[in-house]
Amino acid sequence: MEKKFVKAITARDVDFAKWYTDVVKEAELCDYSGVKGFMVYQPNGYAIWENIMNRLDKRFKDTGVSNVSLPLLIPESLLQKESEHVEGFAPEVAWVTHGGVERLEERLCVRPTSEVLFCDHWQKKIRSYRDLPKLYNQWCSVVRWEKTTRPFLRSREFLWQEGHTIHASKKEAMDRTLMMLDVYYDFVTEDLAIPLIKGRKTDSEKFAGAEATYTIEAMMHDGKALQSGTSHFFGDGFAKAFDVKFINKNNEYEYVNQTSWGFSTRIIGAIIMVHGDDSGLVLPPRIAPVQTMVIPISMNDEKVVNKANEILDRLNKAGIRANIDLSDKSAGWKFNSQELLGIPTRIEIGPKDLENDKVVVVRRDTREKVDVSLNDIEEKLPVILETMQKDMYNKAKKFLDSNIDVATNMEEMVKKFNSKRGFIKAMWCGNEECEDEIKFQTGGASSRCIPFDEEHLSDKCVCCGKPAKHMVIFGKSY
RNA sequence: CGGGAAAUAGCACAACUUGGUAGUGCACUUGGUUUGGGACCAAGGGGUUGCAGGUUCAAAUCCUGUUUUCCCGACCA
Repeated sequence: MEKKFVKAITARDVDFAKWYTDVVKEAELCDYSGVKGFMVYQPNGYAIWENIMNRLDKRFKDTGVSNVSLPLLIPESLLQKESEHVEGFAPEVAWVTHGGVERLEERLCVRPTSEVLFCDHWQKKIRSYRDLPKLYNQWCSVVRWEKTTRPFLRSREFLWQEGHTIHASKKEAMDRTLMMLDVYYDFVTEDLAIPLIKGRKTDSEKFAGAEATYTIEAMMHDGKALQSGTSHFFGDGFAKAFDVKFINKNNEYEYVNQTSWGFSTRIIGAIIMVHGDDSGLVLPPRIAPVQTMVIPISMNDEKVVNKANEILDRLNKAGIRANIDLSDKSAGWKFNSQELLGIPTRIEIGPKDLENDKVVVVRRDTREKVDVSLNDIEEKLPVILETMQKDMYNKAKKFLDSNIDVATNMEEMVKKFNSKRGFIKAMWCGNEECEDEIKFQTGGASSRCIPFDEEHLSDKCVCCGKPAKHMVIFGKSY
């Protein structure tokens, strides 16, 4: 059938960047505002974020975390207490200089992240080891004045959660750092069906002020990496700068050990770029705002419409997030629209189905059609959704695994980065100069992480040939 | 922040070179016929041409500035 009069989205493999913006716009996830890098989250996009918040928040609370809300603004003097932290963030913060018409005595920065605010609060509150640990989280937005912006992937204001904890011992803080990384890992792989590589950032890539940064890295369909969540171990660095200390059991002062961990709306970009296809978005069933769209085929057949409404009602009662398309568009239009929006399944019901007491269920990812008896719909649909969830993960996992290659020398590395998409794993000596050299020679590939499951590929650094310390995953990134 | 391109109805574009009261398709509204992969007929509504200056009798059109978007680099979740 010729697709006339209808604007199709750009094919994914023709122009990946254009495909991405087309999907964001056409699926009405978010829209631009009058200020660069500040987005309008439309209902379709925000509903995805709401589902992410709900499920992730529950996982946090299961580990004992409480939600709090801290101020939007940070006095300049407070931001400057931890030197590495200021250096890292000062170039990209927005400043408030006036209140009404009056110039402020001290300018205030719009939070780019809230470590200093938490420290300032705890410095006043913590007295004894009995006050520890504090396990806090906030859902909020932060502002970083980025030069280039793209919907979800890089905006100047973005929605996220930032968790901040303080502990009496280094070990407890480190355990918490890794625990939260696992929470992210489980959530993203299980609920978002996105396969990940878990690892530690090299010093040059770690968070400003952290002793160690851990990350989950995902691979987009164009082979580029997206850092999908980070968990930082601070040791007592911030505690010393902000004087956050407590009295231990031996009546001695000690500094607290601290962590922070963050996860942002950027992940919506990952969902689009990992699962999407030429017809648009494909949402993992667990976080899809609408899990199935009931589509009556003949709108002027009253029996069809009544039956469709009845099915909708039954599905909603069964706890399935279902919706119905009662518009007077043609059936083909409704199919295409459901696919563009990434709704995981649709239920087609027409006169032919009524005769046979069944419906047609179509999966978004494979377009596989199955007849389901009307009696079984509440039992069968959840099974189809869960199967789809797992299949989406497996498909993405296969893609990730088949797009990681190995390089043992620079020539090989450069050649591979220039000729194909994906990550390259290679041995590394531990020097930042080699990371810079690799970035330069490959046209932008950076170290994504030192994976937890390191392999021994060779004895020598891929770049300088000196003895290797670690295996590193390299990739171009968003 | 450098290099390039763009901004005209909700969307895609035309009119700009050569200044003279903004037009087409889709979408939208109303009525009717349709509906198993983007239906059709008829009637209708919608614009101070991104914003601000300038040149001119006259600016969507020429000039300057500015904002936003897209692509490529440097910086970052």
